Amino acid sequence: MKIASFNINGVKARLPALLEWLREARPDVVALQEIKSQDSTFPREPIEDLGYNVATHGQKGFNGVAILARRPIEDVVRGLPGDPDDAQARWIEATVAGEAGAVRVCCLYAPNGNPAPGPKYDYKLAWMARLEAHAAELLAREEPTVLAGDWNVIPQPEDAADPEAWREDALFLPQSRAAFRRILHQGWWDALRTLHPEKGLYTFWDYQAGAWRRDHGIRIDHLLLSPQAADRLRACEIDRHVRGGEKPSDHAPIWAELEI
DNA sequence: ATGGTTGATCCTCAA
Repeated sequence: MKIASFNINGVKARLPALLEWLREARPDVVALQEIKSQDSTFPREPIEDLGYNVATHGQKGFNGVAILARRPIEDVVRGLPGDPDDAQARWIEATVAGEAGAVRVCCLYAPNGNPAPGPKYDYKLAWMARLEAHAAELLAREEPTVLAGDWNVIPQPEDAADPEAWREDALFLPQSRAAFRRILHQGWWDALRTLHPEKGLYTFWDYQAGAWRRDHGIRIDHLLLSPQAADRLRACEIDRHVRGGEKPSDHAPIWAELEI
């Protein structure tokens, strides 16, 4: 089963690029972030025409997440547990069956947090703390589980082309990286780093200042695997070429092949 | 050091 994560930065503006990538990459499950769409205006039909079921958790204007899957999408949970007053659409999780078992796919869009310090950074850290609590519950189920999404965290200096440029950014501040590590150290496996120790692997290049042309990227989209999923990991890659396409998102897709 | 871009919307904000 090929499971992908892709921050598409607006599903309506990105529809041609999304459809082209779906046709080419043929993922079984996709976690989409920043759909910037309400559920009622999400362009379901052209995606369903390619053979995907669609589950959305959108809101007006910003944020918004969705799961696409060739097999049925079951037991859907919308919204990150832990704060019923949180109106931001940043979490959807569901179960998808494979040929040899099922996988729980959690699609997350963590808060950016800039400017830091400030209320947005406080919200980022509070959201990460809620994620930490829910991730522990998921791990305790001892099932194949994937935390797939835009984590808005650069885990290590080698995950940025120019780490010094990010030194005071919410994506790279010590507290942000510590929050990511606390979750990782519960027992999750960073799928990309499990198979690829090399430098220069990025998933995001800013639209500004020629970041793509100069390869000034960062790695902020991550697939974290429960041990039961990590045991079945066969491949993990970034579809970097998608960032160089027509009207691209500022993120590239990342995917893992699991023997499920 | 600064500036640079994109998307959705009610024209500025978020990234």
